[in-house]
Amino acid sequence: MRTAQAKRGLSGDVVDAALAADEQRRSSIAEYEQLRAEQKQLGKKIAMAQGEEKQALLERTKTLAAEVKKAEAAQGEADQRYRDLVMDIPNLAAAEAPEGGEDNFAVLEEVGTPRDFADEGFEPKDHVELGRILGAIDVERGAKVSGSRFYYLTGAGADLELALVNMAMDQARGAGFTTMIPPTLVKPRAMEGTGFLGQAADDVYRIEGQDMYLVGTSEVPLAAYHSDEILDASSLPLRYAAFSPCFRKEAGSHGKDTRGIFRVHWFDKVEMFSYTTVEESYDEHRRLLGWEKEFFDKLELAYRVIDVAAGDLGLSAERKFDIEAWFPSQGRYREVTSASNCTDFQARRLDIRARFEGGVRPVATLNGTLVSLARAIVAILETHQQQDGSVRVPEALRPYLQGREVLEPAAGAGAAR
RNA sequence: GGAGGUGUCGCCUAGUCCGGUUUAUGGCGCCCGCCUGCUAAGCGGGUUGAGGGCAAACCCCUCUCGCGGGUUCAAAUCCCGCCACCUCCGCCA
Repeated sequence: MRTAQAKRGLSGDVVDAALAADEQRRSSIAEYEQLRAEQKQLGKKIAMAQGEEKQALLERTKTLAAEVKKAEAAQGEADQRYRDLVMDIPNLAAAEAPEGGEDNFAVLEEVGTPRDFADEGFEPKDHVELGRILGAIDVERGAKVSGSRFYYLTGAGADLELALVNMAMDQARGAGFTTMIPPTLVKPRAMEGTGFLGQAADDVYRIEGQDMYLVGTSEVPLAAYHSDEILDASSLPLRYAAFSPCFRKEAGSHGKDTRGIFRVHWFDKVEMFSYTTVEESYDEHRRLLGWEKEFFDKLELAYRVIDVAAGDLGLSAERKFDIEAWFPSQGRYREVTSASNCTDFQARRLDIRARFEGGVRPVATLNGTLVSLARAIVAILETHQQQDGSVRVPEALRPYLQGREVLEPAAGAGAAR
């Protein structure tokens, strides 16, 4: 266990401390339970006793009550100490995950070829420019109303998002997912249980004076959906596909990706979420990746799949596959989806179990982006643009865009400033 | 936001005023058995859940009456705080 944790840069001391705390917690619970049993038995005798005998028993049990109270407090403290320590321990990285940090990912495959604009004899525009020409994205007014990293999707832009959402939901529904629209304001338990209040807390919006959080992904309400429940094992896997807004402070990314809507404080997303067994989770992880690839294939985008390195997994994932699409304006692959296998990490924190033949055990949870709207829109506009600034609509998307084959420049576009 | 009401075992429900004899009552459902050409009905028994101890079975312990505190030798029951739901009012999309 310690070496596996070392792989993702965690010191063994943390684990040792938690183990010691667990030991202490167990012994204080045992002590409390023993005292409590004694107290209960005395209580029964008192109920039936009379006169002098009763008085004698009452004398004895008074001191016992004080001991019980003390043991109860000690047990509560030991339990809290253990919980505090354990909540900071990340999931074990998968043995297969590449070693190292952010740059040490392994490329699993490349699909499609990045479009070569030099061959076609024109310089590609970036999505900000295209968004202006099409009347699809208004970042100026987004900044005016809400600040930097906010935007309006207008006309073709709004239509494009709704089309992508509907296409994603149709695909998910067809694959057997239950469609969902979850709450995006949640209590601390949901946030902590999914692992977003640890190192990631800086990136989370908290509601002032309310003890509530805006979620950065619907993974949070989807994981917490079955919290404190015991599921029927025969109902697994449970698959949900949710459409929701996502809110991120982007606290650590000042100056990065400041142009356009590539990195924003708010975007919408369709997220897949699975509950299954730990044993099945590895195959399910591949299936989630498969559904993501299917979606981006339909959008006719060039992308690659990476196996994220152990040091870059975050708190809850044991392994993570990202899809990175090619962005012509940046000349490189950038993340558009992420599929994580959290094994039983979140399930233990949120107390999500299932009843199996051998007993009740935590389940495994997995999440994967089907489509993150802002980035998908950027990739589509930039990849399928034509010299005049119009954008070809991928065939699979046309039925969701009123049959449009091309998004045409809007009359008077660009004047809106 | 204001007023009132409710929250007990899978579901329904008794118990709460007046704390202990409640291992939380009864019904439905479910499970096992009997009876029976078959089914139903009838009869008998079982059935809150979770955690822990044990190699395992039996068994034992703790926790569990919305949640958290308090009072008490002892809390479903008394006190305080909170949450959810229902009804009405206010406000609002």
